[in-house]
Amino acid sequence: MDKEITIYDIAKVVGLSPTTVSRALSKHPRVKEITREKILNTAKNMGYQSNIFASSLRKKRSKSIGVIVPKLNSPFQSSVMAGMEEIATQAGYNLIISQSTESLEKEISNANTMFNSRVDGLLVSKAGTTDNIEHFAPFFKKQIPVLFFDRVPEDNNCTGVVINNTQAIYDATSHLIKEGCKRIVHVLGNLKINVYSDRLKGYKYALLDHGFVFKEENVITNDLGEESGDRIVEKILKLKPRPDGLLVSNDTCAASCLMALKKKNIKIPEDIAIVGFNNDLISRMVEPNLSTINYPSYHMGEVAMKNLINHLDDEHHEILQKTNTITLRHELIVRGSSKR
Amino acid sequence: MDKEITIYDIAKVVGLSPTTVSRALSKHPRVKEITREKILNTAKNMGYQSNIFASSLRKKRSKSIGVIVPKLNSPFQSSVMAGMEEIATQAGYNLIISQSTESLEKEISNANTMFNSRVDGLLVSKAGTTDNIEHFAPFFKKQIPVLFFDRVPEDNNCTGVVINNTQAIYDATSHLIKEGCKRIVHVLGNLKINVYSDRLKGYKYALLDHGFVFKEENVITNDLGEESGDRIVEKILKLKPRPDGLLVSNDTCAASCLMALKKKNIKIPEDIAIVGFNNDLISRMVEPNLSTINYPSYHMGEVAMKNLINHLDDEHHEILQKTNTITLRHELIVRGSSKR
DNA sequence: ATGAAAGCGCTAACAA
DNA sequence: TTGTTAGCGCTTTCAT
Repeated sequence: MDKEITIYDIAKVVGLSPTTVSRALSKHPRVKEITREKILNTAKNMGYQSNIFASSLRKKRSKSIGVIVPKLNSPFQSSVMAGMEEIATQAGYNLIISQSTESLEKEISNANTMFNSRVDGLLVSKAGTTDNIEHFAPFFKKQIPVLFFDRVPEDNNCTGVVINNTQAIYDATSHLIKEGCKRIVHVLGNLKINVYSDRLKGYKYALLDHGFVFKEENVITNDLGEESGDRIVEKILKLKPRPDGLLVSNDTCAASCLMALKKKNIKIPEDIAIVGFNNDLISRMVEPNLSTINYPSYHMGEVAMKNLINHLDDEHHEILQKTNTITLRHELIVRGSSKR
Repeated sequence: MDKEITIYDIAKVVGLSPTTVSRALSKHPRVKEITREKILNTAKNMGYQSNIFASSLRKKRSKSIGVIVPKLNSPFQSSVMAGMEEIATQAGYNLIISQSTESLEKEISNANTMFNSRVDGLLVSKAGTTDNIEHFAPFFKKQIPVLFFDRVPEDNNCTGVVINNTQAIYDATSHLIKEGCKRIVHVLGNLKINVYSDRLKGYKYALLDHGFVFKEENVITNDLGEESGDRIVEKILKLKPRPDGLLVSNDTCAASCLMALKKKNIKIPEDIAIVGFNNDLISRMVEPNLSTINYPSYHMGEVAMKNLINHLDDEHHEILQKTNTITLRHELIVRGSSKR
């Protein structure tokens, strides 16, 4: 194992001090052009590799950003992460990623790991079971910025990047009503999550504004998984009169419902009109194509990361202090599953 | 900004040396039980946070592993990453993730970043345009293990985790032949990538073994994207006699082709039978359901990570030296799109 | 079982 | 423009 080359070695070779070498290497302006070039060349020739540990130790910054998501393997989350990676890499930050798999326990453990890894900032989308954010307290105490996206905590002083979930489902519900639906069932996830509780509000408001009565039995809570269609459809078909509109909080589950309904020979959209959520690939591949809400996932990743980095690079670290919520634009996309 | 608590502060409080504190904190055996407990308690009370930079600087290990994938937002890759995360977190390693977006240039830059971040090991799935692996030379020189998965380089001394792509497409082709297909078109990606060149072999071998003649015109190279169906179908329909079997190298593209064919009123599987690849969600949601090859993506992530970590934790770091290729089991899943 | 001392490689305050 | 010096906080001999 060969010895590591350090700035001392370079200093010796070029006959200058380690300080100057350090400065040249980090593009400090007060180094003569010629000196810098000589140092850079020598460094390259000697096979020098900067020691990031020493640098981080000294500068107290890791140049890395932590990301905690519920599930890595979801079309939505992976698209968000792609957006984040793009921006982070560009800005010279590393991305340290972990998943909570929807477990509070794991989220806590992930947060601790991130804290101990001394990430410069943290991006979080909450696990379903998370109903407090005490485990991020160490970050708050140390003024390490924590930015939430998509699934944000209720009582927060943190910045959140979201879409207007209430409005989105309001739009979708209104659309179904305009298409003539009289009884609309809303399928959504854990109501502890802002995303779903907000959507439920939008559903209620839209019913109200169009003179419909909200009924508890028209709301189905569910894991929204690929397998859930049959169970949901079974529930729906027990309702009398039979529902004629279905509002599902993600496209995977909506597609699953669509399949299950077709198996029962129920016509989409004539018998039951369906609207999904997210505008995932699958919404464009089932038949009929799924109406859905376009969720700008990649863009959300970019925006969240951009804001975090702007904050970190800002002299006074006050960008996020002044920002409460960033709301991105969503859009209802009407396709065959609800157009009649 | 409060001062950081160090082991020196703790040492002063408990009246012991920093050495002992360090030992207690890192579970060194030669510390009296009582001493350790006192130290651990004090550390907790004082709000001590270990400084990973100092530790890494001293130990020359980062306890982090780099991952470079072509695209973060692909069902296959994100599933692999979920598997990797699971194992890495469990073993106390951080995951630093970046994507090459299929560009060699970015892959090189990512590799450099990973190297400078001093990851303990690297997991790579190559970009489509990557035809050499010189940019990993610094890792090889420093004996930092690099493990490839799925898309592995041809001329390698590195360990690779793969499936038998040749056999998989051999199986799929044979299946189509048994179902009575006489003219099978194979759609695949960039042939520079082992994954696709191996599959092409499997296709050729299967034709040969069943007494068919391979024809260049039956092979279509493509980006396999969601939009590609129409273009591919157009090409297919120009072939005379019209093909009656279609072998597509991923499910997204296969689904897209299926949609395009149905638009042209071509019956699946009667007129053209289709087999996809990966067993993505979408294969279970289109109609008819897509026959496909089950690609154990999550498992591949687990296995790759497990082997890398075993190697790192092994006293002599020789586990991977002795391993050339790890091949996982694939499986042909026959569904409606090819059963006739 | 515990401690003293050295050093990992870098940066920044201060000096020249 | 360049250099001196002093740590950053930890681990690890080597000693006791």
